[in-house]
Amino acid sequence: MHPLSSGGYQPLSAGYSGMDAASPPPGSADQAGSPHGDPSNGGNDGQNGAGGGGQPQYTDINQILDQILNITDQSLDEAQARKHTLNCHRMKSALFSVLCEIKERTVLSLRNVQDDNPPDPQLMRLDNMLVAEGIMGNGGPDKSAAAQIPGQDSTAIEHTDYKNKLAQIRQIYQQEVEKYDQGCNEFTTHVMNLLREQSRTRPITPKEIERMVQIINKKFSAIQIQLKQSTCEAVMILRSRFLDARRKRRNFSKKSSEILNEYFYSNLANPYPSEEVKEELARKCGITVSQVSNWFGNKRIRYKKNIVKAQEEANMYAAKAAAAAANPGAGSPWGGSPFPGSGSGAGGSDGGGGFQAGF
DNA sequence: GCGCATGATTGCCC
DNA sequence: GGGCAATCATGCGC
Repeated sequence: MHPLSSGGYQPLSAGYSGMDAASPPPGSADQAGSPHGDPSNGGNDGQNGAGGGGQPQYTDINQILDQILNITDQSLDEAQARKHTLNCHRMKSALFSVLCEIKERTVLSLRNVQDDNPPDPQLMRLDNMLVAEGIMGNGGPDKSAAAQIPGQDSTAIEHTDYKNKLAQIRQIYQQEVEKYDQGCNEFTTHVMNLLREQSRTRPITPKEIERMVQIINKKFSAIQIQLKQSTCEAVMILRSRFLDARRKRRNFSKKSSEILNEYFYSNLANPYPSEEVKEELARKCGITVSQVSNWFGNKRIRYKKNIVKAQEEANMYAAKAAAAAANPGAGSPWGGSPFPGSGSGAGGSDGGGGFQAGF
């Protein structure tokens, strides 16, 4: 038994009579003898007796609801015909609005009430990364990290290779996004059309259709997150392959090594360049301050470990510094120590510095 | 291919 | 946070 036929919604049918074009008007002479008045037709008796002096006003409602409920039991043609009849029925809009109202009050309306979804932080992170890598957004490959390969000595071949691979990832991502958008739009349109069609016979409001579209979008957004995650992973792998400094270690140029060594041996008593000096050295050598720090760290340890060889090297640089001092303007720049906070000047191989005294 | 040189990383200490 | 020591990973000459 459908809910309305149980008399639970009596106000709906109060005052209505004559359910279809064939039904006789209320109060007509035929009413008492019409099929709608048949006591065997459930729901009429007992429910209607109180109103209108026993007029069978509820029978038509019950009948139309039964028709709706049983419509699926019929053949397609019959169902279509019945649907058309129901659609044209003058009570259709009233019945529709009442059913919508009931539906709104039930749990169906409570689903997905959180309409205003806050932006997903995970999605935001992925978006940020993809934008930074030039995969997403307006930034072309030139704006991507490909232009930020650390180290001045990265070869042009590697650079191009990296850019090409990144461009491939970008292309695949965009193709997939296009497919995703297309699929999402097609599916949404399909569901919307289906719901609009069904709303002719089912209590489906435009608001509900809109809600359904939101649900679909939410489901598709999960797929989009997966796609973005996979793309981010691909970019990370690419970066680790091409940009991992350890993998792509390059010896500093001879000139850079000389600049660093000259400073080191010129300040052997205190081979701890200040931050300013490190910056200056980095600039002169075309490397980063971190690389300068690494270099000095390694140099100090290896100097201590191999003092004999280090002394030879120290002597060589001391001679260089001496020559530079004799011929100003053509030698070691550290003889005059233009660096603020630099050490003792031309320390050379004297070995008397605080650094050497430590071992 | 091997061994050494060398730049980078890691863990620890101060 | 900077420095040290050990270690890793790669470059390079032989």
